[in-house]
Amino acid sequence: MRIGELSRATGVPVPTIKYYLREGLLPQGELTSPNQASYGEPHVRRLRLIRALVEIAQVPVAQVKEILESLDSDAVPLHEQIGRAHRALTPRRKPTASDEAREAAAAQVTGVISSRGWSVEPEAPALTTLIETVAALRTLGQDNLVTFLDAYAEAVERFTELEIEAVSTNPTRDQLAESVVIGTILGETLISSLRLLAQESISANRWKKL
Amino acid sequence: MRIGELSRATGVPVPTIKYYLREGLLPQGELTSPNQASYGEPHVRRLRLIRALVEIAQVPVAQVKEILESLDSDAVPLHEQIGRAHRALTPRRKPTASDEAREAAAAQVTGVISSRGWSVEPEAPALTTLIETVAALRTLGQDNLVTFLDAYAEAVERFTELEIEAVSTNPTRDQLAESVVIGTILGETLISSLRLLAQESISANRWKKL
DNA sequence: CGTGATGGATAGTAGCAGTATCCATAAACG
DNA sequence: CGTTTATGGATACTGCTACTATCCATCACG
Repeated sequence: MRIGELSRATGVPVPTIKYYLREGLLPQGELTSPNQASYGEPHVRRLRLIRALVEIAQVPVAQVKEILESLDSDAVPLHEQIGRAHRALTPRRKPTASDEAREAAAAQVTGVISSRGWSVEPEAPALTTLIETVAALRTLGQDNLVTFLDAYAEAVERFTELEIEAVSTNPTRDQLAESVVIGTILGETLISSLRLLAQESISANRWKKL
Repeated sequence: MRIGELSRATGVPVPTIKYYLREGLLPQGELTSPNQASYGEPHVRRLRLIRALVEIAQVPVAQVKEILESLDSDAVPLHEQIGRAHRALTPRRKPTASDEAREAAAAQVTGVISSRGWSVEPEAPALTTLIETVAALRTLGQDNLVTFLDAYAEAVERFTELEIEAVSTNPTRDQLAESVVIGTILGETLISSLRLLAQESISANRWKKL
């Protein structure tokens, strides 16, 4: 398969494929002559994965690269794979909230975490995001939303278990790793859109005349 | 309050405030002389809201503008406010999946929606995202994740009800509208980070040695 | 052999979210 | 009152990201 066919098979423009090759997202094809390479089925699958992460989940290209690298080296423990997927989903945040607000939010968040019995390392990127978010909601006068944090956590735990269940059906470690990463990232988009749909239909009934 | 104090009160640099003023995100201050304006408490709150949407929820500035405009005009029905918030959360997507894949995904998705008894208009931005995502998961060989779609929908519905509940405690229509918009958008970040934390702790126990 | 694709390198682009600079005026301080 | 500092408003510039476009010296194919 040459680059043009790869392009036709996936719908990705040739220059874009070249760009991914340059950036190391897509492994080089096998050179049959100094300036002629051939690509195979793995390239097609890899390219589809890249596009799904970039287009559907809006993951930055640089992060996609990191994720793919860790998927390729089976030396990386599963736990670290998940960590990278998480980092891909949680952009670096410079603290927005005031110190007191963050202090208070952190207290509530750690309270919820321990009451749910979760074990979370204090470095987890999602932790700072959650704290910042709670602090922001408070600052914006949306305390009523925050009071339900515990209930949210419970509901969220429920479908997270479902996901882990679904992903665990994979036989090999490599497939498991890939599933975990894809599930973590595309699952985010999946749940987010389900939420919006649920919201639309519940709110439609509730506030028809407002 | 002059612009410097506004900046100190919110931690937002003066040039950035000027930028938001230019872009119409932040209403002009009251001019006390041809080149001197004064800002008030509403500006502080508005600025905090802008920053929360931009920094925490990563909403593009242009969308924030749209949302704020619809919040300001009480002529916009609540339902349309929600629509705008949803559009802020679902970037324009050009179709990625093949026609057959999308067809199949659409069938499953509408199945889930009707089995849950949701009423969703076919134009809903989240609907196309969901369909694309399901199609992508299938194409990537992650059917096991997709088979749980119904169960996900149920779990998601549960906490969406919680959110609607929380938001409904607002007395006035204006406050309700603001809460709905903030809740929709920051709630996304909130749930997303809760999910990642749950994932981390559940998966840590499950795959310790992989 | 001529036409068109290819690999590889380098340069250019569009959009986004600010930053930086200027300037004429106003405010605050000594 | 004079000097330093801040302000409103306009315009220009920057850094980053994700591509696109162009070139050119080969290949491949009919």
